[in-house]
Amino acid sequence: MLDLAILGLLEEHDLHGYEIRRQLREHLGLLANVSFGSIYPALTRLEKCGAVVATEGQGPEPAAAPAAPPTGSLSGELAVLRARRHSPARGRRGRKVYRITEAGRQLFVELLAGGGTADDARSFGLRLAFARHLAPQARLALLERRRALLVQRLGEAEEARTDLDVYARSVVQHTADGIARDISWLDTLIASERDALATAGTEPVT
Amino acid sequence: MLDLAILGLLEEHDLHGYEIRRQLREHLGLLANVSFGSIYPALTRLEKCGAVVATEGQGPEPAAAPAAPPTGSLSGELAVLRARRHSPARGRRGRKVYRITEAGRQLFVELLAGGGTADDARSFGLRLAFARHLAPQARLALLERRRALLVQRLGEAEEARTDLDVYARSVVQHTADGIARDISWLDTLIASERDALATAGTEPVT
DNA sequence: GTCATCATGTAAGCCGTTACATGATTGC
DNA sequence: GCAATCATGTAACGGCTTACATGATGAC
Repeated sequence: MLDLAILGLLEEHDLHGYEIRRQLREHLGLLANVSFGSIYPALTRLEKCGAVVATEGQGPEPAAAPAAPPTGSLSGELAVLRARRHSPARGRRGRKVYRITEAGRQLFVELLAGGGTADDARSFGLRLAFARHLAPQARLALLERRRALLVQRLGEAEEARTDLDVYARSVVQHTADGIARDISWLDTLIASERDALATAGTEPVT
Repeated sequence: MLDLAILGLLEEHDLHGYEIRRQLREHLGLLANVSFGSIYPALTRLEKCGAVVATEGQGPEPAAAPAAPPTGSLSGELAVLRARRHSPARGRRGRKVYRITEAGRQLFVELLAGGGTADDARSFGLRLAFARHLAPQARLALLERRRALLVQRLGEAEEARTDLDVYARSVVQHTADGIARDISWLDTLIASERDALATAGTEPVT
Protein backbone atom coordinates (compact mmCIF):
# COMPACT_ATOMS: atom_id res chain seq x y z
CA MET A 1 0.00 0.00 0.00
CA LEU A 2 2.86 2.30 0.77
CA ASP A 3 4.44 1.20 -2.49
CA LEU A 4 1.40 2.42 -4.33
CA ALA A 5 1.55 5.81 -2.65
CA ILE A 6 5.24 6.21 -3.31
CA LEU A 7 4.96 5.19 -6.93
CA GLY A 8 2.03 7.54 -7.33
CA LEU A 9 4.03 10.49 -6.10
CA LEU A 10 7.06 9.55 -8.16
CA GLU A 11 4.85 9.23 -11.19
CA GLU A 12 4.41 12.97 -11.09
CA HIS A 13 7.92 14.06 -10.19
CA ASP A 14 11.19 12.76 -8.86
CA LEU A 15 11.53 12.96 -5.11
CA HIS A 16 13.71 11.92 -2.23
CA GLY A 17 12.44 10.03 0.81
CA TYR A 18 12.09 12.95 3.13
CA GLU A 19 10.05 14.89 0.65
CA ILE A 20 7.85 11.91 -0.10
CA ARG A 21 6.93 11.74 3.49
CA ARG A 22 6.02 15.38 3.66
CA GLN A 23 3.84 15.15 0.59
CA LEU A 24 2.03 12.19 2.09
CA ARG A 25 1.29 13.98 5.34
CA GLU A 26 0.38 17.14 3.60
CA HIS A 27 -2.14 16.53 0.94
CA LEU A 28 -3.08 12.95 1.40
CA GLY A 29 -4.99 12.92 4.63
CA LEU A 30 -5.02 9.17 4.41
CA LEU A 31 -1.59 7.85 5.18
CA ALA A 32 -0.67 10.72 7.44
CA ASN A 33 1.78 9.50 10.10
CA VAL A 34 3.71 7.23 7.79
CA SER A 35 7.15 7.20 9.27
CA PHE A 36 10.64 7.06 7.84
CA GLY A 37 10.94 3.59 9.20
CA SER A 38 8.41 2.59 6.57
CA ILE A 39 9.42 4.81 3.69
CA TYR A 40 13.11 4.12 3.43
CA PRO A 41 12.82 0.36 3.50
CA ALA A 42 10.01 0.63 0.97
CA LEU A 43 12.20 2.70 -1.35
CA THR A 44 15.05 0.25 -0.99
CA ARG A 45 12.71 -2.58 -1.82
CA LEU A 46 11.29 -0.80 -4.84
CA GLU A 47 14.77 -0.01 -6.05
CA LYS A 48 15.84 -3.61 -5.63
CA CYS A 49 12.98 -4.83 -7.77
CA GLY A 50 13.68 -2.23 -10.44
CA ALA A 51 10.59 -0.09 -10.03
CA VAL A 52 12.61 3.01 -9.23
CA VAL A 53 16.16 4.19 -9.67
CA ALA A 54 18.12 6.41 -7.31
CA THR A 55 19.76 9.33 -9.10
CA GLU A 56 22.25 10.51 -6.55
CA GLY A 57 20.92 14.08 -6.54
CA GLN A 58 24.04 15.26 -8.31
CA GLY A 59 24.16 18.35 -10.48
CA PRO A 60 21.39 20.95 -10.35
CA GLU A 61 18.75 18.23 -10.72
CA PRO A 62 18.15 18.74 -14.41
CA ALA A 63 15.03 16.60 -14.57
CA ALA A 64 12.56 18.11 -12.15
CA ALA A 65 12.78 21.86 -12.35
CA PRO A 66 13.31 23.22 -15.86
CA ALA A 67 10.20 21.73 -17.42
CA ALA A 68 7.91 23.01 -14.70
CA PRO A 69 5.09 24.93 -16.44
CA PRO A 70 3.75 22.24 -18.81
CA THR A 71 3.24 19.58 -16.12
CA GLY A 72 -0.12 20.93 -15.10
CA SER A 73 0.58 19.58 -11.65
CA LEU A 74 0.50 22.38 -9.15
CA SER A 75 1.66 20.10 -6.39
CA GLY A 76 4.68 19.26 -8.49
CA GLU A 77 5.59 22.88 -8.78
CA LEU A 78 5.10 23.46 -5.12
CA ALA A 79 7.38 20.55 -4.41
CA VAL A 80 10.05 22.00 -6.64
CA LEU A 81 9.78 25.34 -4.91
CA ARG A 82 10.05 23.72 -1.55
CA ALA A 83 13.00 21.63 -2.62
CA ARG A 84 14.73 24.71 -3.98
CA ARG A 85 13.91 26.95 -1.10
CA HIS A 86 16.89 25.95 0.97
CA SER A 87 19.23 24.84 -1.72
CA PRO A 88 20.96 27.74 -3.41
CA ALA A 89 24.15 26.11 -2.15
CA ARG A 90 23.35 22.69 -3.67
CA GLY A 91 24.29 19.22 -2.59
CA ARG A 92 22.78 18.95 0.85
CA ARG A 93 24.24 15.59 1.88
CA GLY A 94 23.38 12.32 0.17
CA ARG A 95 19.80 13.06 -0.71
CA LYS A 96 18.93 10.16 -2.91
CA VAL A 97 16.43 11.36 -5.45
CA TYR A 98 14.31 8.57 -6.85
CA ARG A 99 12.87 8.36 -10.31
CA ILE A 100 10.23 5.89 -11.40
CA THR A 101 11.13 3.44 -14.18
CA GLU A 102 9.03 1.92 -16.89
CA ALA A 103 8.74 -1.24 -14.81
CA GLY A 104 7.69 0.94 -11.91
CA ARG A 105 4.96 2.52 -13.98
CA GLN A 106 3.69 -0.90 -14.89
CA LEU A 107 3.72 -1.99 -11.26
CA PHE A 108 1.95 1.21 -10.32
CA VAL A 109 -0.93 0.70 -12.72
CA GLU A 110 -1.18 -2.89 -11.63
CA LEU A 111 -1.42 -1.98 -7.96
CA LEU A 112 -3.77 0.81 -8.84
CA ALA A 113 -6.16 -1.41 -10.74
CA GLY A 114 -6.53 -3.68 -7.74
CA GLY A 115 -3.95 -6.37 -8.25
CA GLY A 116 -3.14 -6.35 -4.56
CA THR A 117 -5.70 -8.07 -2.38
CA ALA A 118 -6.05 -5.09 -0.08
CA ASP A 119 -9.70 -4.43 0.58
CA ASP A 120 -9.70 -1.73 3.19
CA ALA A 121 -10.98 1.79 2.86
CA ARG A 122 -7.54 3.36 2.95
CA SER A 123 -6.33 1.22 0.13
CA PHE A 124 -9.31 2.10 -1.95
CA GLY A 125 -9.07 5.78 -1.12
CA LEU A 126 -5.47 5.79 -2.18
CA ARG A 127 -6.26 4.06 -5.44
CA LEU A 128 -9.03 6.45 -6.22
CA ALA A 129 -6.85 9.42 -5.37
CA PHE A 130 -4.51 8.30 -8.13
CA ALA A 131 -7.29 7.18 -10.46
CA ARG A 132 -6.32 9.80 -12.97
CA HIS A 133 -3.54 7.48 -14.07
CA LEU A 134 -5.99 4.71 -14.79
CA ALA A 135 -7.73 3.95 -18.05
CA PRO A 136 -11.41 4.99 -17.95
CA GLN A 137 -12.70 1.44 -17.97
CA ALA A 138 -10.26 0.38 -15.27
CA ARG A 139 -11.42 3.33 -13.22
CA LEU A 140 -15.01 2.34 -13.63
CA ALA A 141 -14.17 -1.23 -12.73
CA LEU A 142 -12.41 -0.09 -9.59
CA LEU A 143 -15.43 1.92 -8.51
CA GLU A 144 -17.88 -0.83 -9.25
CA ARG A 145 -15.84 -3.48 -7.52
CA ARG A 146 -15.74 -1.31 -4.44
CA ARG A 147 -19.43 -0.64 -4.66
CA ALA A 148 -20.26 -4.32 -4.86
CA LEU A 149 -18.11 -5.02 -1.85
CA LEU A 150 -19.78 -2.31 0.20
CA VAL A 151 -23.24 -3.48 -0.78
CA GLN A 152 -22.34 -6.93 0.45
CA ARG A 153 -20.97 -5.54 3.69
CA LEU A 154 -24.06 -3.51 4.23
CA GLY A 155 -26.15 -6.62 3.77
CA GLU A 156 -24.13 -8.47 6.36
CA ALA A 157 -24.34 -5.58 8.75
CA GLU A 158 -28.09 -5.46 8.47
CA GLU A 159 -28.54 -9.17 8.85
CA ALA A 160 -26.52 -9.04 12.07
CA ARG A 161 -29.36 -7.03 13.56
CA THR A 162 -29.45 -9.04 16.79
CA ASP A 163 -30.23 -7.78 20.29
CA LEU A 164 -27.32 -5.52 21.41
CA ASP A 165 -27.51 -2.72 23.92
CA VAL A 166 -27.82 0.99 23.14
CA TYR A 167 -24.14 1.63 22.61
CA ALA A 168 -23.33 -1.35 20.48
CA ARG A 169 -26.45 -0.73 18.45
CA SER A 170 -25.49 2.85 17.90
CA VAL A 171 -22.06 1.83 16.69
CA VAL A 172 -23.46 -0.75 14.32
CA GLN A 173 -26.05 1.67 13.03
CA HIS A 174 -23.56 4.45 12.52
CA THR A 175 -21.25 2.10 10.71
CA ALA A 176 -24.05 0.93 8.46
CA ASP A 177 -25.04 4.50 7.71
CA GLY A 178 -21.46 5.23 6.82
CA ILE A 179 -21.40 2.36 4.37
CA ALA A 180 -24.63 3.55 2.81
CA ARG A 181 -23.16 7.00 2.46
CA ASP A 182 -20.05 5.57 0.83
CA ILE A 183 -22.21 3.71 -1.61
CA SER A 184 -24.11 6.75 -2.72
CA TRP A 185 -20.85 8.63 -3.06
CA LEU A 186 -19.61 5.86 -5.31
CA ASP A 187 -22.84 6.09 -7.25
CA THR A 188 -22.23 9.70 -8.14
CA LEU A 189 -18.66 8.92 -9.13
CA ILE A 190 -19.77 5.99 -11.24
CA ALA A 191 -22.42 8.11 -12.90
CA SER A 192 -19.96 10.79 -13.86
CA GLU A 193 -17.52 8.19 -15.17
CA ARG A 194 -20.29 6.76 -17.33
CA ASP A 195 -21.11 10.21 -18.58
CA ALA A 196 -17.51 10.83 -19.48
CA LEU A 197 -17.30 7.55 -21.30
CA ALA A 198 -20.50 8.19 -23.20
CA THR A 199 -19.59 11.70 -24.33
CA ALA A 200 -16.10 10.50 -25.18
CA GLY A 201 -17.71 8.23 -27.75
CA THR A 202 -19.49 11.03 -29.60
CA GLU A 203 -17.08 13.84 -28.94
CA PRO A 204 -13.50 12.70 -28.46
CA VAL A 205 -11.48 14.38 -25.74
CA THR A 206 -8.37 16.39 -26.55
CA MET B 1 -7.53 -4.43 20.67
CA LEU B 2 -8.42 -8.05 20.30
CA ASP B 3 -7.89 -8.41 24.03
CA LEU B 4 -10.52 -5.79 24.60
CA ALA B 5 -13.01 -7.55 22.39
CA ILE B 6 -12.39 -10.91 24.02
CA LEU B 7 -12.64 -9.55 27.53
CA GLY B 8 -15.80 -7.74 26.56
CA LEU B 9 -17.45 -10.91 25.41
CA LEU B 10 -16.24 -12.89 28.40
CA GLU B 11 -17.54 -10.17 30.66
CA GLU B 12 -21.03 -11.24 29.66
CA HIS B 13 -20.63 -15.00 29.61
CA ASP B 14 -18.01 -17.71 29.60
CA LEU B 15 -16.97 -18.85 26.16
CA HIS B 16 -14.47 -20.99 24.33
CA GLY B 17 -12.30 -19.70 21.51
CA TYR B 18 -14.32 -20.98 18.63
CA GLU B 19 -17.47 -19.40 19.96
CA ILE B 20 -15.73 -16.12 20.62
CA ARG B 21 -14.80 -15.94 17.02
CA ARG B 22 -18.32 -16.55 15.86
CA GLN B 23 -19.72 -13.90 18.15
CA LEU B 24 -17.21 -11.41 16.82
CA ARG B 25 -18.08 -12.10 13.22
CA GLU B 26 -21.73 -12.15 13.93
CA HIS B 27 -22.78 -9.12 15.78
CA LEU B 28 -19.72 -6.98 15.83
CA GLY B 29 -19.38 -5.87 12.25
CA LEU B 30 -16.08 -4.35 13.22
CA LEU B 31 -13.55 -7.06 13.76
CA ALA B 32 -15.18 -9.44 11.36
CA ASN B 33 -12.53 -11.74 9.83
CA VAL B 34 -10.55 -12.14 13.02
CA SER B 35 -8.94 -15.51 12.66
CA PHE B 36 -8.11 -18.32 15.02
CA GLY B 37 -4.51 -17.49 14.54
CA SER B 38 -5.19 -14.32 16.49
CA ILE B 39 -7.71 -15.53 19.00
CA TYR B 40 -5.98 -18.53 20.46
CA PRO B 41 -2.67 -16.82 21.07
CA ALA B 42 -4.57 -13.90 22.57
CA LEU B 43 -6.42 -16.22 24.93
CA THR B 44 -3.18 -17.92 25.94
CA ARG B 45 -1.64 -14.54 26.61
CA LEU B 46 -4.60 -13.35 28.64
CA GLU B 47 -4.55 -16.55 30.63
CA LYS B 48 -0.85 -16.21 31.31
CA CYS B 49 -1.31 -12.75 32.72
CA GLY B 50 -4.20 -13.83 34.86
CA ALA B 51 -7.01 -11.98 33.14
CA VAL B 52 -8.91 -15.14 32.34
CA VAL B 53 -8.95 -18.73 33.56
CA ALA B 54 -9.63 -21.80 31.48
CA THR B 55 -12.24 -24.05 33.03
CA GLU B 56 -11.72 -27.28 31.18
CA GLY B 57 -15.35 -27.48 30.04
CA GLN B 58 -15.90 -30.47 32.33
CA GLY B 59 -19.25 -31.40 33.71
CA PRO B 60 -22.45 -29.92 32.29
CA GLU B 61 -20.96 -26.45 32.48
CA PRO B 62 -22.62 -25.41 35.69
CA ALA B 63 -21.72 -21.74 35.38
CA ALA B 64 -23.14 -20.57 32.10
CA ALA B 65 -26.52 -22.12 31.66
CA PRO B 66 -28.57 -22.37 34.87
CA ALA B 67 -28.55 -18.69 35.72
CA ALA B 68 -29.66 -17.60 32.28
CA PRO B 69 -32.78 -15.44 32.78
CA PRO B 70 -31.41 -12.76 35.10
CA THR B 71 -28.48 -11.79 32.90
CA GLY B 72 -30.54 -9.45 30.79
CA SER B 73 -28.18 -10.23 27.96
CA LEU B 74 -30.05 -11.70 25.06
CA SER B 75 -26.89 -12.41 23.18
CA GLY B 76 -25.70 -14.41 26.15
CA GLU B 77 -28.75 -16.57 26.04
CA LEU B 78 -28.41 -17.07 22.33
CA ALA B 79 -24.84 -18.16 22.84
CA VAL B 80 -25.91 -20.69 25.43
CA LEU B 81 -28.54 -22.05 23.10
CA ARG B 82 -26.03 -22.32 20.32
CA ALA B 83 -23.49 -23.96 22.55
CA ARG B 84 -26.11 -26.47 23.75
CA ARG B 85 -27.57 -27.17 20.39
CA HIS B 86 -25.14 -29.88 19.48
CA SER B 87 -24.10 -31.04 22.88
CA PRO B 88 -26.64 -33.35 24.42
CA ALA B 89 -23.78 -35.85 24.48
CA ARG B 90 -21.43 -33.58 26.44
CA GLY B 91 -17.67 -33.25 26.34
CA ARG B 92 -16.96 -32.52 22.74
CA ARG B 93 -13.16 -32.71 22.85
CA GLY B 94 -11.01 -30.33 24.86
CA ARG B 95 -13.06 -27.20 24.46
CA LYS B 96 -11.42 -24.87 26.86
CA VAL B 97 -14.06 -22.58 28.25
CA TYR B 98 -12.65 -19.31 29.50
CA ARG B 99 -13.96 -17.24 32.36
CA ILE B 100 -12.90 -13.69 33.10
CA THR B 101 -11.23 -13.02 36.46
CA GLU B 102 -11.34 -10.00 38.71
CA ALA B 103 -7.97 -8.92 37.31
CA GLY B 104 -9.40 -9.39 33.85
CA ARG B 105 -12.31 -7.15 34.66
CA GLN B 106 -9.93 -4.48 35.82
CA LEU B 107 -7.86 -4.79 32.68
CA PHE B 108 -11.02 -4.64 30.63
CA VAL B 109 -12.20 -1.37 32.14
CA GLU B 110 -8.72 0.03 31.77
CA LEU B 111 -8.52 -0.82 28.09
CA LEU B 112 -12.05 0.39 27.65
CA ALA B 113 -11.39 3.78 29.17
CA GLY B 114 -8.60 4.38 26.71
CA GLY B 115 -5.48 3.26 28.51
CA GLY B 116 -4.16 1.79 25.29
CA THR B 117 -2.85 4.36 22.85
CA ALA B 118 -4.94 3.02 19.99
CA ASP B 119 -6.51 5.94 18.17
CA ASP B 120 -8.17 4.37 15.19
CA ALA B 121 -11.84 4.20 14.40
CA ARG B 122 -12.11 0.47 15.03
CA SER B 123 -10.61 0.79 18.43
CA PHE B 124 -12.99 3.55 19.34
CA GLY B 125 -15.98 1.73 17.90
CA LEU B 126 -15.13 -1.30 19.92
CA ARG B 127 -14.79 0.72 23.09
CA LEU B 128 -18.05 2.45 22.53
CA ALA B 129 -19.77 -0.83 21.78
CA PHE B 130 -18.83 -1.96 25.27
CA ALA B 131 -19.39 1.44 26.85
CA ARG B 132 -22.19 0.05 28.95
CA HIS B 133 -19.53 -1.35 31.26
CA LEU B 134 -18.02 2.07 31.78
CA ALA B 135 -18.85 4.59 34.49
CA PRO B 136 -20.94 7.47 33.11
CA GLN B 137 -18.15 10.01 33.45
CA ALA B 138 -15.62 7.71 31.85
CA ARG B 139 -18.06 7.20 29.00
CA LEU B 140 -18.44 10.90 28.55
CA ALA B 141 -14.69 11.35 28.67
CA LEU B 142 -14.24 8.69 26.00
CA LEU B 143 -16.70 10.42 23.72
CA GLU B 144 -15.22 13.84 24.25
CA ARG B 145 -11.68 12.69 23.74
CA ARG B 146 -12.70 11.16 20.47
CA ARG B 147 -14.56 14.27 19.47
CA ALA B 148 -11.57 16.47 20.16
CA LEU B 149 -9.37 14.22 18.09
CA LEU B 150 -11.75 14.28 15.16
CA VAL B 151 -12.09 18.03 15.29
CA GLN B 152 -8.33 18.32 15.08
CA ARG B 153 -8.21 15.90 12.17
CA LEU B 154 -10.88 17.82 10.37
CA GLY B 155 -8.89 20.99 10.80
CA GLU B 156 -5.82 19.37 9.32
CA ALA B 157 -7.79 17.97 6.43
CA GLU B 158 -9.20 21.37 5.59
CA GLU B 159 -5.91 23.14 5.82
CA ALA B 160 -4.45 20.65 3.37
CA ARG B 161 -6.78 22.10 0.75
CA THR B 162 -4.09 22.32 -1.90
CA ASP B 163 -4.42 21.85 -5.66
CA LEU B 164 -5.14 18.10 -6.29
CA ASP B 165 -7.00 16.68 -9.26
CA VAL B 166 -10.67 15.70 -9.35
CA TYR B 167 -10.21 12.24 -7.92
CA ALA B 168 -7.88 13.09 -5.10
CA ARG B 169 -10.03 16.07 -4.22
CA SER B 170 -13.12 13.92 -4.13
CA VAL B 171 -11.44 11.47 -1.79
CA VAL B 172 -10.24 14.20 0.53
CA GLN B 173 -13.63 15.86 0.49
CA HIS B 174 -15.49 12.64 1.16
CA THR B 175 -13.15 11.82 4.00
CA ALA B 176 -13.64 15.24 5.52
CA ASP B 177 -17.40 14.90 5.22
CA GLY B 178 -17.16 11.57 6.95
CA ILE B 179 -15.27 13.10 9.83
CA ALA B 180 -17.82 15.87 10.13
CA ARG B 181 -20.56 13.27 10.20
CA ASP B 182 -18.75 11.34 12.91
CA ILE B 183 -18.47 14.50 14.94
CA SER B 184 -22.15 15.26 14.83
CA TRP B 185 -22.89 11.66 15.72
CA LEU B 186 -20.65 12.04 18.74
CA ASP B 187 -22.47 15.25 19.55
CA THR B 188 -25.79 13.48 19.85
CA LEU B 189 -24.21 10.76 21.96
CA ILE B 190 -22.56 13.31 24.21
CA ALA B 191 -25.80 15.21 24.57
CA SER B 192 -27.70 12.14 25.63
CA GLU B 193 -24.96 11.22 28.09
CA ARG B 194 -25.19 14.66 29.60
CA ASP B 195 -28.93 14.33 29.83
CA ALA B 196 -28.61 11.03 31.59
CA LEU B 197 -26.11 12.45 34.04
CA ALA B 198 -28.27 15.47 34.74
CA THR B 199 -31.50 13.52 35.33
CA ALA B 200 -29.57 10.99 37.40
CA GLY B 201 -28.80 13.83 39.79
CA THR B 202 -32.43 14.73 40.43
CA GLU B 203 -34.02 11.36 39.96
CA PRO B 204 -31.68 8.46 40.79
CA VAL B 205 -31.75 5.45 38.49
CA THR B 206 -32.76 2.03 39.77
C1' DG C 1 29.06 27.15 18.44
C1' DT C 2 25.00 25.48 18.79
C1' DC C 3 20.33 24.55 17.58
C1' DA C 4 16.64 23.40 14.39
C1' DT C 5 15.83 21.26 10.30
C1' DC C 6 16.93 18.28 6.61
C1' DA C 7 18.18 13.69 5.43
C1' DT C 8 19.03 8.61 5.65
C1' DG C 9 19.03 4.67 7.62
C1' DT C 10 18.82 0.24 11.21
C1' DA C 11 16.71 -2.69 14.90
C1' DA C 12 13.22 -4.33 17.66
C1' DG C 13 8.80 -5.25 18.22
C1' DC C 14 3.57 -5.36 17.81
C1' DC C 15 -0.33 -7.02 15.97
C1' DG C 16 -2.33 -9.27 12.92
C1' DT C 17 -2.67 -12.48 8.84
C1' DT C 18 -2.49 -17.02 6.08
C1' DA C 19 -1.43 -21.63 5.93
C1' DC C 20 -0.67 -25.76 8.03
C1' DA C 21 -1.34 -29.74 11.44
C1' DT C 22 -4.33 -32.23 14.39
C1' DG C 23 -8.12 -34.46 16.11
C1' DA C 24 -13.04 -35.23 18.09
C1' DT C 25 -18.09 -35.59 17.00
C1' DT C 26 -22.07 -35.95 14.28
C1' DG C 27 -24.96 -36.94 10.33
C1' DC C 28 -25.73 -39.59 6.40
C1' DG D 1 -16.74 -45.12 6.39
C1' DC D 2 -16.75 -40.34 4.88
C1' DA D 3 -17.49 -35.61 4.87
C1' DA D 4 -18.71 -31.56 7.37
C1' DT D 5 -18.38 -29.09 11.31
C1' DC D 6 -16.45 -28.14 15.69
C1' DA D 7 -12.31 -27.19 18.11
C1' DT D 8 -7.42 -26.02 19.22
C1' DG D 9 -3.28 -24.88 18.22
C1' DT D 10 1.68 -23.67 15.68
C1' DA D 11 4.76 -21.37 12.21
C1' DA D 12 5.98 -18.15 9.06
C1' DC D 13 5.48 -14.03 7.48
C1' DG D 14 3.87 -9.01 6.40
C1' DG D 15 3.52 -4.37 7.15
C1' DC D 16 3.90 -0.76 9.91
C1' DT D 17 5.45 1.58 14.31
C1' DT D 18 8.77 3.35 17.70
C1' DA D 19 13.14 4.28 19.04
C1' DC D 20 17.72 4.75 18.07
C1' DA D 21 22.11 6.19 15.44
C1' DT D 22 24.23 9.34 12.31
C1' DG D 23 25.45 13.24 10.02
C1' DA D 24 25.13 17.50 6.89
C1' DT D 25 23.52 22.45 6.43
C1' DG D 26 21.97 26.88 7.46
C1' DA D 27 20.34 30.44 10.73
C1' DC D 28 21.43 33.23 14.44
